[in-house]
Amino acid sequence: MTTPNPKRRATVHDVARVAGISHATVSRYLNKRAYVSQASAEAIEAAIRSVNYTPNRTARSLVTQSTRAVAFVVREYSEFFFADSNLSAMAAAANKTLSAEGYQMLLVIIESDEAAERIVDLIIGGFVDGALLVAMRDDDPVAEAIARSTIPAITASAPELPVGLPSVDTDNAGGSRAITRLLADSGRTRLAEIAGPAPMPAARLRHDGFVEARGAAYEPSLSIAAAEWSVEAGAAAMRELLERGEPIDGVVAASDALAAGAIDAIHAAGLTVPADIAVVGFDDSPWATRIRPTLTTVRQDPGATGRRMAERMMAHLGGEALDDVAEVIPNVIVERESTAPGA
Amino acid sequence: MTTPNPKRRATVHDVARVAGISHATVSRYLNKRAYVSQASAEAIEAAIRSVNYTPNRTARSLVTQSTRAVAFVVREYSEFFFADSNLSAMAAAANKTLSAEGYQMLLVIIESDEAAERIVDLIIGGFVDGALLVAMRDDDPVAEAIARSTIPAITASAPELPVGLPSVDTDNAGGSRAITRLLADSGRTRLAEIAGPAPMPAARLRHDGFVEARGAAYEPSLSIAAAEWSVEAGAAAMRELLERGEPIDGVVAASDALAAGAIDAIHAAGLTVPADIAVVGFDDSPWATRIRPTLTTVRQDPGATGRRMAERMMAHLGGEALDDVAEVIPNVIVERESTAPGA
DNA sequence: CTGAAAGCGCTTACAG
DNA sequence: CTGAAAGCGCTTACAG
Repeated sequence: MTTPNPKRRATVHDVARVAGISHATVSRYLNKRAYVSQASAEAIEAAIRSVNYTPNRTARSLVTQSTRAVAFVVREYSEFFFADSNLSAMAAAANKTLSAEGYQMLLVIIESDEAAERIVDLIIGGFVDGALLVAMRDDDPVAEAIARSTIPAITASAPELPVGLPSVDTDNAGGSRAITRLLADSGRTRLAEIAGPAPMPAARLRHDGFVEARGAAYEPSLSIAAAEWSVEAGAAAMRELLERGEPIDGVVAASDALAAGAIDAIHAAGLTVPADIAVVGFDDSPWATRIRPTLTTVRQDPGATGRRMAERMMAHLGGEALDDVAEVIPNVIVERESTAPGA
Repeated sequence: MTTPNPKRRATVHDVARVAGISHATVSRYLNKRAYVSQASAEAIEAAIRSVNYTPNRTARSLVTQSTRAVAFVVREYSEFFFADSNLSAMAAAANKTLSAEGYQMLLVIIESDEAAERIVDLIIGGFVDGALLVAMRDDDPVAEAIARSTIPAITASAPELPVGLPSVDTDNAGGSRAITRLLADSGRTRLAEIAGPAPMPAARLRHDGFVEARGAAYEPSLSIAAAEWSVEAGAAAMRELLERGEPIDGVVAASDALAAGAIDAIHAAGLTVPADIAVVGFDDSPWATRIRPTLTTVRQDPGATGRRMAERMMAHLGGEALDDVAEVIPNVIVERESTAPGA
């Protein structure tokens, strides 16, 4: 029915010709920038309808140097992104916030190196006015290229980059510190840590929080980094910890999935949670209430994170300077069975 | 740190000046369209680095009349979209398919009427080369405006519109017909229907399938349309059906959530599923295995739907005609406890 | 209130 | 292999 290049689209010139006035006046009318006589306005309206005119956004963007669109870039496989309620809640909040101000959010999911390059070209090529970066790894080439460009960008969780980038994130270090102390305050003294995979900001910060909370009690031999953010990796890490033979009565896992794996491994070893070993996670994901015992964890506020990223971007696009500050969103501990005292 | 309009970005002219050649040659080199001498190539490369040049996509798009980007437009609240595994699997599959061919998918979630207008302006304004439309209602102004425009669009589930639109969708009518027959073949004779809310293509087609399967046995008094696609609406519909006093031994619900509500209402009425009344759903969503009894339902193939939408769009963008055909993706019935015989 | 003109940053025949 | 020129479809001072 439709063919690739049907008939030529009407332009502002067609409208002008039909309306019998200059295309400059048509443009002014369209943008409500200056007053246009009633007669001209009517002629323009009629002409627009008659030629079925619709403005070309690309041409407009070229001269105005703005698209009123902001990219929300997810550096993660789509399956993982859609399954991660924290990430999708961030996207949802950013979408609402940007939308309310008339900006269009464009969600982009990077699943390959080619896609990464393509998106960088698009973004630094001015296809959007700004970018919100999510799930970037440390030293991420996407984050780095965008940080070096002139287009404004804000990241959730600041990756370690040669260049700086403003960020908004849940208080990873603080949450980890607080939940580690919760365990210590309940009388547990031999606390192990299952950290997240190394090259991610959240893993790094949560580890920092654990180390800070332990202070002099920190023992490197009780810390291990999981290979990835999965249940299986959590179980494998826990098995290794157990095999080291050192007494353990508490585990601080860097995510709920990791904690779920740890609990599996503890049970498999014939021990009980929380009687023998208490376990805590991070994220308050659906895992937290689905597993047994239910998990004590850190609940983030992804909506606030997404909203703040969008708000800061819009303030900047509105003319304010974009400070390279790492904004931290508070989180709270949710206590459940996995740390129940005397259970 | 960064200010809204820092320094002017380098253009192809800057590169040309520094390299000591014309900007036309720079452009040719960048696009690998024609051979450029080794000497020029090196001068250009050096100049690009020295002025930190990155091509302006908007300017390029204006002349090439193409962006190599395709919008995936979701007409649904983000919370609902992210919670619907069928919709997100479609998006994931489309993203991978488009990406593999070098196209960039831009996911857009419409949550307000203003957003709807804005997106229509963007799309028909040529901001993207094509659009994939998802979760459109019948008579949707977004679908209609895009259908009337010159930019190619494909929709999942064809909404009832004055204009046609090519579509790819799971076999709604066929799936509903098949699962209705499954119930009938198991000996159930008094089949009620909880249809989806009226103004959506899927609701319409699933209803058609039910009516077809029942044939002469179809009784309008045993059919009711839910107010929305929710568990609560399903329960309310079932209560009303029960109150009508007619005997019922089977229920065909237009979605798993509706079926879950129906089961709640049946239990609340002191009856048993499937002993007294068998219940079937549609979608094979997480609900299907989470409720008791587990639900017999129709499993879609959302990955195939998303992939086919993307493939057809790319074939069209590659030069083929876009036929206004409604492509149907087969689905399968998954039998579980809610229709178990003699349970 | 409105027109003529310049320009946004590219690409692409057209000659050479 | 390369340059000059035209043009993609708009917006916006600048005059009037």
